[in-house]
Amino acid sequence: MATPRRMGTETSETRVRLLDVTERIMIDDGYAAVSSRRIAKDAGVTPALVHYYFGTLDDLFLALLRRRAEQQLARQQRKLSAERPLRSLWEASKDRDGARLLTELMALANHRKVIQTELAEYAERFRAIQLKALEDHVADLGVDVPPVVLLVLIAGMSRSLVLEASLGMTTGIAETYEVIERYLDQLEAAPPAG
Amino acid sequence: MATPRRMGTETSETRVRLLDVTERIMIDDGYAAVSSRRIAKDAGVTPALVHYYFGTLDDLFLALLRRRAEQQLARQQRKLSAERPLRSLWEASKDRDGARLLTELMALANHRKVIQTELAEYAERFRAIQLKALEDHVADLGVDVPPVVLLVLIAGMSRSLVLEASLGMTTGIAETYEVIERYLDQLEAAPPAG
DNA sequence: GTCTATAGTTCGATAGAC
DNA sequence: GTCTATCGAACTATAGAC
Repeated sequence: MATPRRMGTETSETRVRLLDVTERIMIDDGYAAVSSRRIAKDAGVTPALVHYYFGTLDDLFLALLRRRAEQQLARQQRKLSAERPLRSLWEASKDRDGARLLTELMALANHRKVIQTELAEYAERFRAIQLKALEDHVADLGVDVPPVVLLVLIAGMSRSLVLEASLGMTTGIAETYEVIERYLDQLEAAPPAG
Repeated sequence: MATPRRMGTETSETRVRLLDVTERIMIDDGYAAVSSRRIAKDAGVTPALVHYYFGTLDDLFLALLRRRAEQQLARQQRKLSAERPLRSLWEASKDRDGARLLTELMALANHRKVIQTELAEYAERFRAIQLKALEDHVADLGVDVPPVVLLVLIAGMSRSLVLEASLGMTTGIAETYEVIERYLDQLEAAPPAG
């Protein structure tokens, strides 16, 4: 029986830094640019330390996914209970870096089963939480589609538009934003007129 | 002045095969799994041949993108002039392999400028063609949103739903498909009742 | 058109010193 | 907790033979 590999603690500052650096690499240069050497270089440590904290690169990707997801879950919980959950749901996906990171994770998930499973699981948790918030809220909005459909539509279009804009597309994007946001304002209380 | 590198012709059977193999690798294992060695191995040739035909890997990715895009443009031209352009637009993104390939290309585009430029250009060409087909058609459908918005919505949701399903998500997907398809049937002639 | 051979990089992961 | 050193493997790209 081999001696179990040593590994750093969850709360280590260095560990946090390695995750931060990895996120930045993925956003800037894609998941394929992630390597223990590159991470080490950007973080100012040695490659061996990456393996000390995470074992394999897959474990590192998993840790990154979990941290990000938990952050977002917490943030979402707060915002969804506000007075305009549809709108906050809509805004949630607007962050460009977040959208790129998600794209990279989805591309990763396409061929790394552990990532796919974990990512799908978190996505479903998000959806369940959002659905609950909407169900409590949407009944009296007079919408003709089920809350879950409204949810899938808003989340899907939000992501889609950010990706198209991030790719450099322009046709129809501003117009679609306007139509959707007008619709949301109509459903939920419009902001106070200036 | 150096002797220009030799390069294979566009119509070579081997070239076509190399592109086919590369597509398959990207779909199955992601763009990061694409290497001249892997391609050569899967195609039953030597790595040097990949460089003979494409020069660099970026050129290979570009060639792949162009071939795929031109194929889809031709196919789309045919289908969009049919009697139910909205529906055919909706169906166009349903192919799972196509969606995965597009995801990989978008992830690639996030950090390879040549890919991004070319991909965005093709995406805009697609949109322009689709828009023209819709404008000729949608006027008498009695829709309350501009054709271009309808286009962005349908294309976006089609892609989004395929990706979510491909990831393994389930909540709300079937319901959303139903709502959208019902809506499309209502806009365009519903299929003949059985 | 296809190959062999090779130069030069970069990578994952580990053992073990400090 | 962090490092040095290292093995073994994979990679891009090219030169040049056939």
